Amino acid sequence: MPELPEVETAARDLDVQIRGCRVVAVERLGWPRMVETPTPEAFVAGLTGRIFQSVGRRAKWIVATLDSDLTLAMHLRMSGVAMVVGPQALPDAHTHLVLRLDDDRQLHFRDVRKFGRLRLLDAPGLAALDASHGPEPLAAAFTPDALARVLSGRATRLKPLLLDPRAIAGLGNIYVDEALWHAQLGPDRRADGLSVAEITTLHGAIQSVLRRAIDLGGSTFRDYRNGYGQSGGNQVFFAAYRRAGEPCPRCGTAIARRVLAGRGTHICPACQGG
DNA sequence: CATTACCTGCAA
DNA sequence: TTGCAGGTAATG
Repeated sequence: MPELPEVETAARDLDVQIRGCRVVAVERLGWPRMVETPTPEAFVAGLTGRIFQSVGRRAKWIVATLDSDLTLAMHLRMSGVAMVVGPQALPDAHTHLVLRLDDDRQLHFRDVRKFGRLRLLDAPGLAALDASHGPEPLAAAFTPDALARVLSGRATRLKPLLLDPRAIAGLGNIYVDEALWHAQLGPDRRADGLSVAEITTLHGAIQSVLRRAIDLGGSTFRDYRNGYGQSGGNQVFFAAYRRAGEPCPRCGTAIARRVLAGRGTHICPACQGG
């Protein structure tokens, strides 16, 4: 699914629905390899009986704070969906985690591709998760100067760096392509080769693209669903992403697609050359 | 740096 | 049947 706007939307939806609820049972852990830490057995035992205090987001992780100083961290990777469903809802074959809540509703984690990941963390584990990621692009501290620090001294190309969660949190293939289109920057520019003006423009493009997507509940072209199981609405605003062959909204030239950093990459060859 | 691995399903 | 998909860590 999901990049920052989708994970943010899902986390907000879950917060509204499960804050204060107790996990009375882990009714299914159908793909134990999803659990990165601790062992699957300890994960189930540790989660049972816990109460959700709040749900938030760090990078592309849904971070659910529990009592007893524990945190349930869920990463949706490519196709994961975390949602709350009613008491009678039946998990399908792709639903790998089912938590029964004390009001009889259920938290389902469904993931067709099984790339999703789960962690049950103590305080040091949560700190390590935080420390392993770059700055949050919508945080107050993320100024153009902060972006300059991300880019400085990096000989790598722009797109691979922006996709690297250790460099900057929350961006993925959609929003990197969109931000670069808005900023009129080519994805293979050297990261440390941008002018101050270009950095400022890129900073604004990253923030505006993410903010609009959050306002519209994320982007859905296939799998993504929010915490209620509903699609997002931002995909109609894609300028470049998955629009190969369509006219660039800025200059009318056909959007081109090529592979960069192992990912489909969409650019306007005319007005995004820089 | 690019490529591969992890998985499944869908469209070309 | 092939290629591709919203991620990330681990390889050459």
